[in-house]
Amino acid sequence: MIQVKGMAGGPITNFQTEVSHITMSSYESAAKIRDRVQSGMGLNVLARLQERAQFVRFGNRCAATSLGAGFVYIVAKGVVGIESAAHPDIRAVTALLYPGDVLIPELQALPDLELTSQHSAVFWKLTMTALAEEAAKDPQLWQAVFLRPLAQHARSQLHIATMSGLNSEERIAAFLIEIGVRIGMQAGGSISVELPLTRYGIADYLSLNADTVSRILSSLVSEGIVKRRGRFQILIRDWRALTAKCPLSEAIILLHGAG
Amino acid sequence: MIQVKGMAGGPITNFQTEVSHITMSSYESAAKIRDRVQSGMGLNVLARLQERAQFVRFGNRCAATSLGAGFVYIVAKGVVGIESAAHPDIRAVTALLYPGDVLIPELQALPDLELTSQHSAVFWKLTMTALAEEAAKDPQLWQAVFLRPLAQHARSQLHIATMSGLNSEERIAAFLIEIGVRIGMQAGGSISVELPLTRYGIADYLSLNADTVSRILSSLVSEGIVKRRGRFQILIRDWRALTAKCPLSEAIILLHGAG
DNA sequence: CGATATCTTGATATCATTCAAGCACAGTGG
DNA sequence: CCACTGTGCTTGAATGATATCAAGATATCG
Repeated sequence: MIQVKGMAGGPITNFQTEVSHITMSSYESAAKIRDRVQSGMGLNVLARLQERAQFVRFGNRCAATSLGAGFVYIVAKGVVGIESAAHPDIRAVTALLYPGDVLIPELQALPDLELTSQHSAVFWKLTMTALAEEAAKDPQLWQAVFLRPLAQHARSQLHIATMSGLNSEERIAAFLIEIGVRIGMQAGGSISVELPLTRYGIADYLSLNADTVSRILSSLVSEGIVKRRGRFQILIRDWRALTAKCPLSEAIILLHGAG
Repeated sequence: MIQVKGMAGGPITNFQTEVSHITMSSYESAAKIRDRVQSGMGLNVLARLQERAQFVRFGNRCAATSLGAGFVYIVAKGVVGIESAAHPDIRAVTALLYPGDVLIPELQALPDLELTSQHSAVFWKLTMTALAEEAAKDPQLWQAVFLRPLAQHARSQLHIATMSGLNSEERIAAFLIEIGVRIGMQAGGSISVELPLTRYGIADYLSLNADTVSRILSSLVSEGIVKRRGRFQILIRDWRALTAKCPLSEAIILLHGAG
């Protein structure tokens, strides 16, 4: 299920390499740290890890145990769901990983975790040794790798609040806002988004039934808020109306916006 | 709401100071790291932070914004709920913090967060500066502080799976197992637990209605699995039956057991 | 272009919430 | 010591939201 693409210098090099000016100081203000954690600083600083990384391409499903111990994975491309199948009947997607996100298989505490992605995703695979060496050389890198999981945690908290406090329509809106902000492309007043999950995946992520997901998407279509273009493409036509449907839209945009 | 107890040497000193032999090496096996993260290594290693820490005692409710920027808080005593009131009607407890857990207010991404605890809780409050200095001196300490949030994240993932996949009775069982493992005291075949939250708090933590919580606790009482002793004391009489009620009991015990 | 998987949508069932009434408990003052 | 009062807990009946089931439609891929 995993195909190794080869060491450094593979075909995947077009990262979003925005410039960001990060001063290194352990004593800098907390607000700065937060901004940095929440921003997408990941890949530009991480770029130097590329040389020590193995590129790993995922099909649509992969057991976390097969990732091996002693490695750290960093998402380079695609959107990956972390799916817990602790029980055969329980199929929860506990988080979505986006480019720059860090995955440490050892710290994924639940047994029988699987990674899922609709379209293929690419990871950098690093040994902890290599990561530690590089991190020792470059404090910025250290921060990028070690602060990122904290940002991911913050997103998990938000996701809990989403599932805990919102009804099914609000959750769907939350999901559309999240992926719209993350992977949406401006397309003439609308935002075009490639769905990173099937209906079942979306349902598992939002703790809903797949039929319910379908039903609500249909109602959003009939309201003219979104439009479907094929099975995996969605067009958000009325962003304002969409955000109005979700009480947590502000927080979602805040956390996912800069990443 | 916050009463400062004074600098180092306050009355709170009886930590669980089990000895643990932790070798410092950036290259140690991943399994070791996981074990350490999941274990309750926190307080013994953290003890030296005590000298740099301010002791802070919480009443039962406190806005996270009042914690101030630039500080790191470590739970010394008690159980603290992180409650998000992003919307007036949405009242979700996104996580419970136990002794040794780390709270970095800046990284709590949701606005209008509150900390709640039924009985008073004690934190160590450290400036990031002090923490960075101490961490630079002591690699073990560094690990204790920086790995702990990752363990907390793992618990959040489990909590998502719990809420996502379990019905109301299973969730209540999950909660009882969690606090039983965390703060339960052996009491002649039974396990005695002090509830760290009111019915409403439990409901918010499990994404249930307070009435439902009450109903299910009553049914557990009538099944003879638990027994009530006053309003905040609960006796788990049949641990085996309780764990049998929750499909995720194994995972819960694994994650909360050593902490 | 046909086979298969995925999605849609109605009817029905179920679970959890809501509402409302009554109860238990802790603290207070007689 | 006991009634009083407020708060939080309990529990039944009604409601509502979401899941389930089943049949049919549509997209995707070989």
